[in-house]
Amino acid sequence: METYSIGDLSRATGVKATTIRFYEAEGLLPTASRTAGGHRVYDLAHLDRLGFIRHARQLGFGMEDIRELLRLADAAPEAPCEGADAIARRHLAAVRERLARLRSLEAELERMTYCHNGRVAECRVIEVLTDAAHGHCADPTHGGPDR
Amino acid sequence: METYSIGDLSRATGVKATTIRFYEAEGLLPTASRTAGGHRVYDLAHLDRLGFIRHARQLGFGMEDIRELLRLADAAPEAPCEGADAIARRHLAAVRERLARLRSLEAELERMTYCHNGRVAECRVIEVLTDAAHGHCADPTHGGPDR
DNA sequence: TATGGGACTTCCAGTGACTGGAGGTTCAAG
DNA sequence: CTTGAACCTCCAGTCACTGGAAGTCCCATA
Repeated sequence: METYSIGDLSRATGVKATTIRFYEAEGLLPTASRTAGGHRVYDLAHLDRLGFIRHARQLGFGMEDIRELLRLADAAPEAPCEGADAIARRHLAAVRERLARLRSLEAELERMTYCHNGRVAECRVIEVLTDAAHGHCADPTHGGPDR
Repeated sequence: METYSIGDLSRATGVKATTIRFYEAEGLLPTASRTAGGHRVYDLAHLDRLGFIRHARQLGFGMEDIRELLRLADAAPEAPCEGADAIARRHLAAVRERLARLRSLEAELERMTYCHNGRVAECRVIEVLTDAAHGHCADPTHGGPDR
């Protein structure tokens, strides 16, 4: 059976070796077997699972969600998959919320960057920020937790 | 002159007392004077500055950017404000990048949540994630650093 | 078989922007 | 004067890694 070092796995998936070790410590990847000297040894199953994790992360799922998705993926194929669906829907809703906030941020930032080569006295950027102290901000949409 | 406790400031701005202390420790807010017993005492200038910081945070500026914006806001009114403009433009560009990534995430999440009440064997969510291990993901847009 | 150097190991601290808790002190109303 | 809410400091935890230090292993070449 073909085996891989942590470096092979890293090059194959684009996930750094430190991050792979981190995933193992967090229980997302099963513990690898070791050489006599203590180096980690992986196989195809690890490669697939790491790909799964990487893609889920790219889609913005948190580690708790990924843990759950992995549990579901490992479950019997006839098991119902409402769980996975629910996680994805919940995440989609969160993404849409962030989109809405970001769009409103974009609009306000566009408005404030009309200041060109002015002086601080007439700077829109400083002005908008300063006036906020007195509650002149029209759009409260971007008030939630960001990023 | 009217003075405020940290609680007054917190209620007035919606910023938690712990966060206000944190801003002081980070140098965003000037150190408050104290009562004989050691409680912080604020004035209007603090209130304004905290409003400035809060709004900048809501707009997604990082603390380093805010430090710079505060420096600029405190500068002589005749000083040029290219700096503030540059920060805002840079941030706008970052926001637009995040928007693009989020839109592509939204699209892929939409595609994968078509799975309703199926079984794991035919679950789109699990499937999409699993296949990613073999590189079948069409859209690489959401590969960058997210959130 | 020896050696050199790149890949690997563990452990720990740092990131950003807070948040929460423990354990103790101060303030202001009654 | 008493009570209890608000305040104080210090420290650890959050999330998903990342980087460094100090040491060990593996393997290709000589």
